[in-house]
Amino acid sequence: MSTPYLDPKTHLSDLFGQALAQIAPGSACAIELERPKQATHGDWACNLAMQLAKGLKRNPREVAAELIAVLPNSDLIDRIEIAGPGFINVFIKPIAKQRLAGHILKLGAEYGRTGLGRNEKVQVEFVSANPTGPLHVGHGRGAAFGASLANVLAFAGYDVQREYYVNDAGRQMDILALSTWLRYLELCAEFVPFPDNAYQGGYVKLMAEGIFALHGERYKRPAAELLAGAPDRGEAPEEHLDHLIACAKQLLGDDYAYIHNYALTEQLGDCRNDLTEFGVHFDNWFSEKSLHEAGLIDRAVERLQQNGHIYQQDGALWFRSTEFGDEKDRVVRRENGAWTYFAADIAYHLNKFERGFARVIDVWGADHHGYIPRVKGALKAGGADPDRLIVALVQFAVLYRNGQKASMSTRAGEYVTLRELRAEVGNDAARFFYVLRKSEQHLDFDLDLAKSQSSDNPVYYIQYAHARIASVLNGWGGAVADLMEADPARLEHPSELALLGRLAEFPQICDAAARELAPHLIAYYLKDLAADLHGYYVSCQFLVEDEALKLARLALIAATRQVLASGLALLGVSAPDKM
RNA sequence: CUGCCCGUAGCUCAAUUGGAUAGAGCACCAGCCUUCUAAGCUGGGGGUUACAGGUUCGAUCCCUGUCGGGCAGGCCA
Repeated sequence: MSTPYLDPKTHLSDLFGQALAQIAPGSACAIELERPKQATHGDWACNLAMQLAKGLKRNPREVAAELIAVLPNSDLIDRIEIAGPGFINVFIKPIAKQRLAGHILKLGAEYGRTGLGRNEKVQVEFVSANPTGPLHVGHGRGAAFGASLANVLAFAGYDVQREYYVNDAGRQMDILALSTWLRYLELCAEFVPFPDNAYQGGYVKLMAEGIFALHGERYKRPAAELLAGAPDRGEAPEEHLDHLIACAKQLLGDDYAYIHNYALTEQLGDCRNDLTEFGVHFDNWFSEKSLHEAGLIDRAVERLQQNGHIYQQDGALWFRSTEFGDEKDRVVRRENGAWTYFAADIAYHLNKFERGFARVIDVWGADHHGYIPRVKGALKAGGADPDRLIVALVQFAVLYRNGQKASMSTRAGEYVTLRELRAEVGNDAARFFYVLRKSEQHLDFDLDLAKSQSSDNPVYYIQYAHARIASVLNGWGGAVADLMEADPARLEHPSELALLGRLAEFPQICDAAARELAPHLIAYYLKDLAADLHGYYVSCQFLVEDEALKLARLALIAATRQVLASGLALLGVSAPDKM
C-alpha cells in the first residue's frame, strides 16, 4: 500500500511530517499536498511553510528552505524548489512515473482503490419513489446519482448497502388502488365519474384490464353505493376522494387488499424492471408497511415520548421539533389516530441506525430540503447521532429538445418517463449526462446532444478512446499480461508523460469523489483522460518496429484502457471494444 | 414575509473545498488523414468569478449586505 511509486502522496506526506517534527515540534499543522495545475510547479506542491510562517513569525520562504534541509532522502524525489510566496514544489523522478503503467496492469481493476472507507458500513438510500406510476426523468437523476455514488463508495472501501424505501402504505397507494378499481368497474359497466385527482395514466387502465381478465366481475360493486353521500367532486375534491377510498374499503372488505396489492406489485415490478434495465440495482427494498405491521412506529414514538419530546394538542400527537432547529412542531399522529408519513420516517431512520450503519446517506429531491431539520431532530430526540445522517440533495433535471424545454408538467401523462428517455438517448448517455453535473446544481439535459453520435457527445468521446485502444491491442494480437514487463524507461514523449501523470491522479479522484459524494468528478476525470489518450494516439504510433518501444507503448495504452473501463464502470456506462 | 440552494467566457458547466497565470466542451476563425478507428488532433480570440465591503501571506471558495434566479414553508408524500 505504501509503495512510494504507487502512492507518492502518502509517501511525501510522511517525509514532510518528519521534517515538520524537527522544525516545529508538537505542531498540529496538517500536511497538505496538492497536484499543481502547471507542470513548471512540479508534480506535488506543499504549503506547509506558509502555514507555519504565521505562528513562527518568519518569512515563509525561509521556513521552506529549512524544511527542505531536514527533509529525509527519498529515491522518489528528483529535485525540490521553493516558489511563489513559499510553496515547496516537489519534482518526481521520471522513472517513478514511468513505472506506473506496469503497476496498473498488475493491479487491474483494483487500481484506484484507496481503502478510504476502512470497510465501514454505509447505506445509500435512493430513488424511493412512490410506486404509483412510472418513474420519470426526475427519478432518473436520483437513480443515476445514487447508483454511481454507491459504486464510488464501494470502490473506496466502504461496505455499501443500496436501499429503496417503498412507500407501500398511506394515502397515495390508496388513491392508486381506488383508481385501478374505478377503471375496473368501468369494464364491469359500473360507471363512477373518474376524479381529476385520481391517477389518470394509461397504466391504471391496463392494471384494471389485468384484474378483469383474471377474475371477471368478482370485484364488481354497485356504483350507486359508492357515490351515496359523497362530498361534491368539484367543491371538495380531496374529501370526495377520501370518501371513495373509505367506501371502496368497506364495499370490498378483504378484497380491497387484493386490489391494493395487485396495483402495488405491478407498479413496483415495473419500477424494478425499469431500474434494472438502467443498470441500477438495490440490495434491499424496505417496506413502509412493514414498519406499521411490526409496531416499529409505536416504538419509535414511544422512545421520543420517554425522552420528553412528544406532546398532545388538538387531539393529535406532536413532536417538538422546534427544539432541534425546525421552524415548527410536527404532527406524528393525526386526530383520526393515523400515523403521519413523518412518523413512519422517524421509525425508518431510527431503524437504519439500529441496523448498524456507521453512516446513512439519503438521496432526496431538492424540493424536500425543508424536511431535513425535522428528521435530524427526530434522530437526536431518539438518541441517535444526527451527523451520521447525510442528506444529498439532487436538483431537478430539465429536458431540452431542439433548444426548447420539454414539457415537464406533473399532470398525468404529460411528463417524460425514464423509460422514454432511455429509449431515446440510450442507457449509457442517460447515465453519463445525469452525473455530469454536481448533484446540487440544476441540470439542463440536452436530448439532442445526448443522442448525437458525434464528438460533441462526451459519452462517445470517452467510449471512443476505449474502443481505439481495444482496436490497437487487437491488431497487435499479443497477451496484455506480457506487457507488465515492458521497459518503462522507453516512455519519454511529452504526450506519454502527460498520460502517465493523468493515470496517477485516478486514485485521488476516486478518493475525492467518495469523500465529497461527488461522482461527477469521475466523469470529468474520464473526459480529461480520454483527451490525453486521443492526443497520444495522434502524436505517436504504437505498433512500431522497435519491439521494446512498442511493448512500452502498448503497456501504457493497456493501462489507460483499464482506468477508462474502471471509471466508466463506476458510472454504470459500458466500455465498448468497437464503435 | 421567512428559511435553504444557486449566480464563473456568447451558451452549458469545472476548478483538487483557502493556493500560484480561473479551466473544458459547444459556438466562431485557421490548419492536420496514403500510416494502429477523423466519433480524433493542433493553434487562435473570448473573464472586474452578479455587485459592494470584510477576514489574511493569498478569496470563485469563508463572513455581512444588496440585486437576480430556483425550491420549500400541510394533521400531503
